[in-house]
Amino acid sequence: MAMMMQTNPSSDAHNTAYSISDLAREFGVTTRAIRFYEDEGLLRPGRSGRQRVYRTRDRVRLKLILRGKRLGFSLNEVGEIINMYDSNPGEAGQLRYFLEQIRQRRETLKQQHHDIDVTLQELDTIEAQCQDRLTTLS
Amino acid sequence: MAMMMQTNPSSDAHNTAYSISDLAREFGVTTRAIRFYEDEGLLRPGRSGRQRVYRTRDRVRLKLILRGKRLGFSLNEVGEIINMYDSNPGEAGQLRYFLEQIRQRRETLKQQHHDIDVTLQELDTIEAQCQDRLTTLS
DNA sequence: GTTTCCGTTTACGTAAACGTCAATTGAAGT
DNA sequence: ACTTCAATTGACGTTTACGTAAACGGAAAC
Repeated sequence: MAMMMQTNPSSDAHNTAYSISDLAREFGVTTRAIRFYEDEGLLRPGRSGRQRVYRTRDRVRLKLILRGKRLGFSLNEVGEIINMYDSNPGEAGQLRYFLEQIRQRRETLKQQHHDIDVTLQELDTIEAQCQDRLTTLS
Repeated sequence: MAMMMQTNPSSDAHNTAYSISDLAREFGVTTRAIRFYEDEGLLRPGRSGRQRVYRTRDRVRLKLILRGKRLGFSLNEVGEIINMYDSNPGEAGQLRYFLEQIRQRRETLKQQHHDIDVTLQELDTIEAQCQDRLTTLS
């Protein structure tokens, strides 16, 4: 389905259409998972009849979902995050709340960033010891 | 229990003893969780009668467990990781396998590191837009 | 026209990581 | 001795994130 879309009258060059299995293949997830994300309100693909039609916007959201997961966030948290990306808070109060959310995310991410640095250094140490013992054994 | 340990004959300055709730308080987890980690083979505290006695070694392991969790690893994965820290592989084959494990961990961590960088940049962008709109509204 | 593919919906199943509750048991203070 | 309080064991409950199976629909290939 990702191909043969030239007869679409409303195609503005950036709105390619994908089937559910197109995305499943591309990102290495099951179709079941993708439908599940929809059930959880993280995706809202269009429909052509009953078939789901994913466009660039949905593809980006899926990418964000998977990145959030890799970072250890729950789907609910991922939901909050990606809703930050395309929501448009109207009044000042909402904006401030929004900025606070961003600040918190940043804190979590920086903590993780630090955790990773520490762990990588420790891995270096362990690896060096292993290499030593390997050359000793030869 | 973390205090009043001066009458212990075998105290070599670095082997302070902690109760389960000492550690629970310090790291902000429940005692239930700590016992669960033990059930999963991630911790092996000593016993004084039936009471668990945690020492520096156990405290370090707990710290590693929690760091692993913050990085999104499952308890099983965390188990593999912290067993890397204090296991002593004897033969060359084990060492090579071991080094391969380290390499894989490093890959995962670098992926996450990159994910975080990208996300932080995107948060910067969003935050800037929000700040703009806030000043516009004033 | 009938296999052969997806794709969909509905529903139940499951593994991980604890939470919660109950019953019991020292250990410690008074 | 009595209370109190933390700790233990065991069992069942819960949430998250899907997997898996069943049963059906449409369209494309032969």
